[in-house]
Amino acid sequence: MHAIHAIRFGSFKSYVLSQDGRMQITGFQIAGEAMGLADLASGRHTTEAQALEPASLCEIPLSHLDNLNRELPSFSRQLQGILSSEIHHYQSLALMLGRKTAEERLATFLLDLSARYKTRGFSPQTFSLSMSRDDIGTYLGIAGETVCRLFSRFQEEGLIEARRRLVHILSPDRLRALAHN
Amino acid sequence: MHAIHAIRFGSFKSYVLSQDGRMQITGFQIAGEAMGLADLASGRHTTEAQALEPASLCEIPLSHLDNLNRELPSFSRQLQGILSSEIHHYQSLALMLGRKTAEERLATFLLDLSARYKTRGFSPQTFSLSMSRDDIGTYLGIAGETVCRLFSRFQEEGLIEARRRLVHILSPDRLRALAHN
DNA sequence: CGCAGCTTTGAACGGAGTCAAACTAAGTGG
DNA sequence: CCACTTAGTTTGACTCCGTTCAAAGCTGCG
Repeated sequence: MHAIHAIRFGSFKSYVLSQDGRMQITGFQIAGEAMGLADLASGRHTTEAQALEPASLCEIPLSHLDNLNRELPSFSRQLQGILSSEIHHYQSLALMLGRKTAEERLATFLLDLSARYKTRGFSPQTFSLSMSRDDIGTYLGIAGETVCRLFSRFQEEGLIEARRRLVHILSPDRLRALAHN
Repeated sequence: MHAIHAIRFGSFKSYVLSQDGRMQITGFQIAGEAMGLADLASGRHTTEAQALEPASLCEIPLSHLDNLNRELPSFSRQLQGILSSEIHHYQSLALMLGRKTAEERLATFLLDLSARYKTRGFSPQTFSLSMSRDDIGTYLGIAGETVCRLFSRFQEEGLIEARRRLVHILSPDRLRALAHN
């Protein structure tokens, strides 16, 4: 490992693998977010990432990090903030993977995505998923088939409208009620 | 939130709660380790911790952190390293909670503990758990009863010897084979 | 057109949860 | 020192959510 990366445009899935090849996706990153932070300490990349669409990266060599730390104390705090919020993300993920039902997981996931698109200036109701059903399952700790079934059920119940990757959130409130955040 | 904490002696369980009160234990900390790092960014404590035995804490006010960052660049890197390895821990946890069977989880947990005791100079084969079966389950994302059953099974199969909190690891190798790390 | 990769849906199975009861072990107070 | 309480552990029986395996349906692309 010699650098961390920031996304200029495009989106990625980050994941870890067990010895026998099982995958756990740890997050989906979009433009402006960082990747590879988990490995600052060890100096080895244990996380991998894969682009979900054409994308562009900005490489930040470790040596630059040291320089910035030395010369710009506000940078230190900022980086620590990014690391800290990453930890926060993982805490939510752990709560989800350890204690939530499949239904709660997908509801939470859709609301998270929605909120994220909103802060980026996109519509929080209508958006296009950049990842497959299988990817969603691999992130939520459930099978891709279960994700499909839930999409269908949410649709039957009038919570969302989904046609392949295109998602339309009809009732954020009822979705929030399902999520039990 | 006004400070983070380091453990002087004793041990803790850290956890997060869902709205409806479900608990996910995110880790067990022992002397020399830090707590509260997840909340540096938000400035609010979303993590809670509870002592598992008589313990003593060292409080580190946030203002001190800023001073240290300003005056001691090596401290910045060190703190970033701690944060980064915390992220690394959560990645393993996510892999465990998302993709492993109950059996694999407990085997992994016992080996982790064993390794941790070893680095602290204690016996890696024989140690006393500071947490209950329920706590272990709440950490591993399984029911306390399942933990009990697995303890019994591991014992029947000659992998460990456990009498209440006292654990003796008989066959680390076979345990490692079960863990599938 | 036809292939390849998603997505969707069905049927059957199984691992772990839940509920409940019995069994320690360690205090606590009379 | 013993009866009593309390918290944790262990085990059993039953249930159910989500997985697995399989087949069929879409969509887009070469």
